Amino acid sequence: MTDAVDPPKARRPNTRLEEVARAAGVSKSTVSRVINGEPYVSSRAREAVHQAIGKLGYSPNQAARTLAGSRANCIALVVSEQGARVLADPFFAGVLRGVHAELAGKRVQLVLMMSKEGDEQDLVNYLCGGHVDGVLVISLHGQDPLPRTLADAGLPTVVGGRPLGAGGVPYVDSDNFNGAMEAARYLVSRGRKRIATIAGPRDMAVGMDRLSGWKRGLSQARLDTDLVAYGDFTPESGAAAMADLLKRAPDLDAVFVGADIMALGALQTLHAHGKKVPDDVAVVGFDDLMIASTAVPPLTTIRQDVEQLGRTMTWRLMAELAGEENLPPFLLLPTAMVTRSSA
Amino acid sequence: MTDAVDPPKARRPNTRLEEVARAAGVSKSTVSRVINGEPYVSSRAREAVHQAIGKLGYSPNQAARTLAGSRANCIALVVSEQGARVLADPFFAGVLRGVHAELAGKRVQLVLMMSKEGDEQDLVNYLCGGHVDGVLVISLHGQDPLPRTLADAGLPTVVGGRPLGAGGVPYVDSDNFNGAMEAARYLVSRGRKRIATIAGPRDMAVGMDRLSGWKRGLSQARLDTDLVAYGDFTPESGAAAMADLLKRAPDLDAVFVGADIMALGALQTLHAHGKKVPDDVAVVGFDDLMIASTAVPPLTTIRQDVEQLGRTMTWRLMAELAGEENLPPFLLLPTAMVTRSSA
DNA sequence: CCAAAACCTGGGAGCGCTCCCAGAACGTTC
DNA sequence: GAACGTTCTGGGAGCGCTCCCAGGTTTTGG
Repeated sequence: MTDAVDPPKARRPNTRLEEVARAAGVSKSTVSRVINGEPYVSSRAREAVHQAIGKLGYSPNQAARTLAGSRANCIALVVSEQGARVLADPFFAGVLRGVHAELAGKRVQLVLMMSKEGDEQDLVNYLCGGHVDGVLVISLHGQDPLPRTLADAGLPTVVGGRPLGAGGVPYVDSDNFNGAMEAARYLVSRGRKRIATIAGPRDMAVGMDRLSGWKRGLSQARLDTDLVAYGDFTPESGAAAMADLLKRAPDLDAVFVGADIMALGALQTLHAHGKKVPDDVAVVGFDDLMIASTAVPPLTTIRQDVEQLGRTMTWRLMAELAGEENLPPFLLLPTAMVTRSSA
Repeated sequence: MTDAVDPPKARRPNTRLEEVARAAGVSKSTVSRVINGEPYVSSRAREAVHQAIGKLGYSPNQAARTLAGSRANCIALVVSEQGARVLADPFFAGVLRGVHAELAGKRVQLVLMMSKEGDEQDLVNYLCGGHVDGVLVISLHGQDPLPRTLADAGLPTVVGGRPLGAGGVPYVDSDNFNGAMEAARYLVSRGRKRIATIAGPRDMAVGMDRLSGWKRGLSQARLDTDLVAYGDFTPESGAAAMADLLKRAPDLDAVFVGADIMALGALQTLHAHGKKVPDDVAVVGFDDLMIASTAVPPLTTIRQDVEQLGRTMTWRLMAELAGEENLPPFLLLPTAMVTRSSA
């Protein structure tokens, strides 16, 4: 004795491909072909399907596509949380904007993941679990093995910022070396003789590359490269490093700070020590954050295009996913000097 | 005449639930129950499954879960791109961090979407297409109908920042009104008499709420509330607004700027006009960005906890998804005055 | 001591799509 | 006009999971 018709199963939230097929008077297969832009579909059928899709407001179910097909139509952006904090917000937001801009129009979703302490294995499991087609990694600290692990697992991976411990994994970075060298040369050209630097942390390539560039710029001019202090990409660390430098060399007349955010702190310290910028001490930063132009005095700096970095990483990854061959193993984006009044 | 066995179908990237079941000596159903933390599983079976999962490095296929089950285990964070630019990076990055922190441990993915001009329909289709369980929306401008549309479609939605055109959609916001009022009262208590304000854009609630709070604070002290200028959350607009105010009231002795980022510009203008801060003109900002403390002079400001905003939005959404009843329709987060030297 | 309730377990039908295969409707060529 | 492409089309078998159902095993209670 069965009851009458059963309404409980009334869960039909969305249009399905089959309904589109019926509305267009074709088969599921044909609709699928149209959606995926495959050839071998008559223009008549194609037209009918497009009409039906429009009328029904159909949006294909990603989960089903992923399950049935082989790709997830989805890439991950992985940020080491610690790194996100250290490298400061604007960097991250800029990259994100670039990634998104490059993804526009492509039917690819972006999922965001932050690696947490102790969570690494879960992260790797998830990423390698076929849930994403590729991975973008940024804010690497030290010898983080993540990119290597992912690449070894056969997952297309692109790193933002030269990774220290992941030889062979493709990366995109700003040309920190040449940017820093340009800054150093500029200071030399303005007649500065005793030029210091505040570098980023020793376990990040971005810090080391800018330091190397500064060294090269100075040594080409036969100047000493002994005035090096280190910070961690915070204003406070910049202030402390500046104080240290001033103590070691009260006669310094210029400083290249490897990040605008630290330059802000350095500027405060100089001010507190009664040093006029740029008359007594010239200051050049790096990054060209929005705040560089509103610093007092407005900061001369090396601009890096962070949004472009995000775009380029994404382009590189998508190209690899599209099966392109002979892609460059790494890409360096040019920097540009922005002259304001601090140097 | 068929060929011998066919190896072409050799795509077996990951462990499947069934293999775990076999390894643990139980059925698929039981493994599924363990994974989903359901009751009615013997501890012996549970143990065996956990062991098998650990040994095989199994990670469930999200696509399949989504397809078979009813939820996507995934929420979207939608940012209006224009808004992201205007409200400036730190806001966005902070919210994101909060969202992520709150999601930690929950098996929920975050997909990021930026609404682009003309893309709205696609966005709505996608979001309502069952690909996500809920939506977080931030950076709303004007009367954006998006939250209303989503909510009407039955999709759980939480807005960050009071939405102007979406009555009834739950939201979380900093208590801009009271924060601004506190700023105004503080200036009054310091003996300032001619107090101006630089407000945010008229089509954003955050701008209007801070303006209202400032007005209330002044009118309670029976002071004039006529010195209002508007900016758009950029340093340049802050500088221009300050210049305008100075022209209209050369005797003004205090200004409440509705965003630190604009305060930076205002500070520049005041400096250029030879006004000493805080002696001639006291300045109070809003937000307490990292740069507030490195401004010259360091900025007195109203702190809002942006990360907490992200956390709270996420908590509210997850609570709704968990079926909790009688949730508050909106939540206001307290602000705090941070006294530095600009006022 | 036996019925009812509370626990556990496995089987199997889909979820909505893609992709393979077989075949129809056309030419085109010898 | 038979034999062959080439273009188009539909049918249907899964993808890996969840969830319902049916049944088995224990515990409880009168």
